[in-house]
Amino acid sequence: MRVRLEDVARAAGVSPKTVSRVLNEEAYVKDDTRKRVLAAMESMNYRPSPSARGLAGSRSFLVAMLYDNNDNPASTYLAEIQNGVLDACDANRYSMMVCPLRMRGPDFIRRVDALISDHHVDGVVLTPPLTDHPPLLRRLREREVPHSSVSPVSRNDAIGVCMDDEHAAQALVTHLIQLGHQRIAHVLGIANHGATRWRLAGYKAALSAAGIPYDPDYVVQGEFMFGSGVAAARKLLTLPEPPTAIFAANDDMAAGVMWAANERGMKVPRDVSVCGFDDTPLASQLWPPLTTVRQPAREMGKLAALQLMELLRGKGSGLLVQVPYSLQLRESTGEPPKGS
Amino acid sequence: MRVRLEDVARAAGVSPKTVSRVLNEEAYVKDDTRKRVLAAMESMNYRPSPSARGLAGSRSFLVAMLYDNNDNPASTYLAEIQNGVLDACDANRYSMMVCPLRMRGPDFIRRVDALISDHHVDGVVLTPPLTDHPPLLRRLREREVPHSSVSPVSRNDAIGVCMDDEHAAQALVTHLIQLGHQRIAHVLGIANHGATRWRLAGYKAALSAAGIPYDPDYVVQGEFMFGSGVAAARKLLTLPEPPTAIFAANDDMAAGVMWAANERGMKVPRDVSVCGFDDTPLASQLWPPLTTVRQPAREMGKLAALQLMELLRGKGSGLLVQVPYSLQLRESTGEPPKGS
DNA sequence: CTGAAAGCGCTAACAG
DNA sequence: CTGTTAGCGCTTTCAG
Repeated sequence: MRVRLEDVARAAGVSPKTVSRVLNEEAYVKDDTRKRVLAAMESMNYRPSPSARGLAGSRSFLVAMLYDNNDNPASTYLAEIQNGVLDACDANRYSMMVCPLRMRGPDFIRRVDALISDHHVDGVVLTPPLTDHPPLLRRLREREVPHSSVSPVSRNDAIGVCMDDEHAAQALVTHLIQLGHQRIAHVLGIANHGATRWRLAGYKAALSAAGIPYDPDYVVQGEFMFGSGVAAARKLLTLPEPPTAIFAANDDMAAGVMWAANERGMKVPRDVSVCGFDDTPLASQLWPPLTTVRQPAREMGKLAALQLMELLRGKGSGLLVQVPYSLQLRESTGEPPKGS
Repeated sequence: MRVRLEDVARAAGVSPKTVSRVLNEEAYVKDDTRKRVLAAMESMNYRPSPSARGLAGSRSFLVAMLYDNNDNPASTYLAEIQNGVLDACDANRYSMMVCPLRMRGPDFIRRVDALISDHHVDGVVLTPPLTDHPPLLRRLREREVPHSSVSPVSRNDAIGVCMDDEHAAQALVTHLIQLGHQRIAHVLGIANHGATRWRLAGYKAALSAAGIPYDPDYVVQGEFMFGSGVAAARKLLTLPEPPTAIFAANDDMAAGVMWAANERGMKVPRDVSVCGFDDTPLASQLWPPLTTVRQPAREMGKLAALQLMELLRGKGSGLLVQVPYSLQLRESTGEPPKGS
C-alpha cells in the first residue's frame, strides 16, 4: 500500500537507519550511498509519514503561524504574511498550521501549550502584536520552542525580520513638509504595536528636523482600523486650525481619513493631503490613490519563516534581518491649500 | 513528562482501550465508566497526541483548506472563509492546514496527493474555483477523501454551503431598475467561477423581468480583480451610449469601476451608479460607500467545515446548506442622470 | 460492555 | 560511515 522507509531501504540495499539519515540530511553518509538512496526514494515516490516522524523523533516539520484575533485589523496584511510563510514552507518541505489566538482570552497560554504539545510544532512565526507578548514569549522560551518574529518591538534578542518604520515614516512626513505643509497631523495605531511607536517617532523626527514644533493636538489615537481613521479625522478636521495634511499610521486608517474628508465635502488633496503606511491593495484602489510606504509583507513573512527554518536546522545565525521600504508617492498628497 | 493514555487509564482504573473508546466517543462504554475516564482526563489535563493517533489509527483530526493561488483575487474573501473554517475546527478539536495550490501548475495533483498522504488529512474544504476542478474532484473521490465545498458550481452531488447568488444579483439589478435605470451594464468575473455564471444569470433575469432587452455590449469580461474593473469601466464609459449603472460581479471590480469613473471626472452616483457583490470591508470604505450584496463568507467557511466534520463523524447528511444574502443599499447607487 | 496483544512508520541510542 | 534494537502513544484486531 504505502511506500515505507523500510521499502526504500530494501530497494537501495541499505538499512532503514541509513535511509533515515539521508532523509534527515545527516552527515556521515557516503556520497555514493546517499545518491543510491535518493534515487530509490525518487523512483518509488516515497513520502515520509509526518505522524511517524513526529511520534518517533523530536521533529514534526510543522511550523505554526500565530496571530492575534482581537487586535488585528489588517486581515490583508496578515494574509500576505501567511502567503510568505507558506512560500518558505513550500521550499523547505514544511507544513504550516494557522493559529489565531485571542490575546485577551483567559486560556491564551493554554491554547499555545496545546498547540505546541499537541502537534509537536517545530517552531512558530510570531506576528504583531504577539511578537512582544511577555507571557507568550516566556512560555515559548520555557518550552524551548524556536520562534521568529515579524516586526518585533524589542529588537535585541529577537530573531526574524523587521523594517525601518521610523525612517520610512520620517521620509513620508518630510515629503509632506517639502510640499509646503506645516500643520501635519498624525493618527496613531494601537498602542501595543511597535509600528505605532516607530511611526510616531518618525513623524516627530521629521517635524523636528524641519523646525516645526510638535503639537499634541495634532496627534490622535487610532486603532489601525478604518473606523478609527474616520473618527480621528472628524476630530482633526473640526479643530479651530485644522491640519493641512494627515499622516495615518496605516492605510486602513488613511482610507478612513479620506472618507471623513469626503463626508465633509472636502477634496483630497486640494483641501487636505492624506497619507498612510503599508501599501496594501486598498491604497491604490482609493480615489485619489494613496501616498504611502510600501512594506513588503509577503517577503517579510517568507524571510521570517526562513530564519526560523535555519534556526531549526541548527545553522541559526539568529539575526533580525531588515527589509527595505519604499515611498509610494501618489495623488492623495499635494500642496497645502493657498492661504492656510 | 507527558500524560499518556496509559496514565489516564491507570488513574481511572480501566484499560487503555477503554480510555481510547471514550476519547473517540465510541458506543458501548458504561456511562459510569465514561464519566470516570472523562474526569481523569480532565484532572490530569490529558491531551492525546495527534501523531500517535494519526499513526495508529485512520484519523488525524486534521482538515485542510484548499484554495487556488492563481485565479484568486479576493484575498479578503478567502481570509474570511479561512476564519470560518478555523471557528469550526476550534469547536470540534480539529486542526487546520492551509494549502495554496497552483491550479495551473503541472504538479497540481501531485501536490494534492502529497498533502493527503503526508498528513493523513481527514477531509478537505474546497473553495472556488477548486470546488469544480474535475481532476481534483476525481482524485479526492479515488482516494476517498471526504470534502466539503464553498459555493460549488455543481450543486447536485456536492456537500457544503452555497448562497443564492442568482436571486441576489437579480434583486440588486432590480433595485437599479427601480431607481429608473435602463442602460445597465455588467462586469463579469472569471469564467470558471460559478459566481460569475450565477450573477450574470441574475442580471439577465432582472432585465428580462423588466422587459429591458439584453445588450451584449453592456456585458464585459472581468477577472474579479480591481484592475479588470478599471479596464471594463473604461470600455463601458466610452461607449457611444454609455450605461447609467454598472453592476460589477464583485466589490473589487466595482471599486475599479468607481476608480475609472473618477478618472474620467465623473461623479458616482450622479453620473453613473455602481454596485458590487460580496460586501467585503472595501465596500464600506469607498466613497461613496458601495451598494452591494452581503455574502457571509466567514459563516460559509464555518458551515462548510461543520458539514465536513459531520461527514467525518459518519452522521453526514451530505447536504448543501444555503445561507441567506442581504442587499446593502448604500450611496453608490442613485437615480440615473436626467435626460439620459 | 471491557481487556490483551500487536503493530502503525519512523528515529534514538547504541553498537560496530 | 553503517546497522541493530527498542520504543514513541495510540488504535486495531480479537478475545472475553
